[in-house]
Amino acid sequence: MYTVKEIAQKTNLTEHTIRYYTDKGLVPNIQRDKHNNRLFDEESLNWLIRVKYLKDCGMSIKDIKHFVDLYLEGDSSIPLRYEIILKYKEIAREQLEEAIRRVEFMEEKAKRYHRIINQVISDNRGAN
Amino acid sequence: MYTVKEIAQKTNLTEHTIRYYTDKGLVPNIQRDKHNNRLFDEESLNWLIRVKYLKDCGMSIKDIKHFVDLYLEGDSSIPLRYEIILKYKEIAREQLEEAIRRVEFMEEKAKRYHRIINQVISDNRGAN
DNA sequence: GCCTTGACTTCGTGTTACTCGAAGGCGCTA
DNA sequence: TAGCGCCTTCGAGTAACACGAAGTCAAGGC
Repeated sequence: MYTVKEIAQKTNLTEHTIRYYTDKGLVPNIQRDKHNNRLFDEESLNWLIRVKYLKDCGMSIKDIKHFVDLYLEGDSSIPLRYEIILKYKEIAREQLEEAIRRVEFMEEKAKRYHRIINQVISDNRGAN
Repeated sequence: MYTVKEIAQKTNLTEHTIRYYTDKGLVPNIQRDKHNNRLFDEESLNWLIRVKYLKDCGMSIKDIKHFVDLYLEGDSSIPLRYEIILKYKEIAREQLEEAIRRVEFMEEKAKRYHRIINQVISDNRGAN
């Protein structure tokens, strides 16, 4: 069983965010110890990781909560959950392409600046 | 010269967001017509695209504004701009890897649900 | 036995980056 | 000249945290 702090390190989320997510009901069946401290088992940790993936695809907290509720309804909600995942799979793909373009843009920019800086240095060398 | 609406279509930003960005000074030398309507030339459009790339790397509006101000200072700020771009190039790379993991996760999930749904259908077929 | 430390708790306000809608100006057309 | 469409500004609302205050509890040191 892990504490909030340990989970923060494992998931790269802040402690604040983890408390926020658990309070919003995004991690089902979260346990508490006798001092009311949140305790995470492997399953809770996995849920948090899933929540992070969904959130990073742009799913709102509300919609993630809805997805979790569907899960808690049991297997009968699988077709609906499948539809949702298909939709976000497409979004994830688009994000991937955007991410590639972003890296290309940054590398292009970096190269350009690098060239200019080197040009200035070699000009100065010529002047000496 | 383009209007806000045309630019919104070209950049996939909302008109609200474009007005917000221009008001924050993220697009230098933005023109206005005689009715005070914003007018974008190719250069302004390119700036908006650059702003979008920087923002999507997680740069805050404030820091983008700072970057634009550095640009307006002229070539002397290029070394500093180079440093900034190098930093965000790394961030863009990390985002790319995250995006790949996200797509993998979604495809994994989708496959899993798909299998379960098909299993149920073939079970039902067997029962008939 | 008390006190400090440290990790947790709740609660409530602050921040960022939009997002929305109201209210109004301008020019074109019927 | 009335209405429509497209723009404007401005101010309030929202989502998702981010942060700090104030309090609880158990362990360890003196």
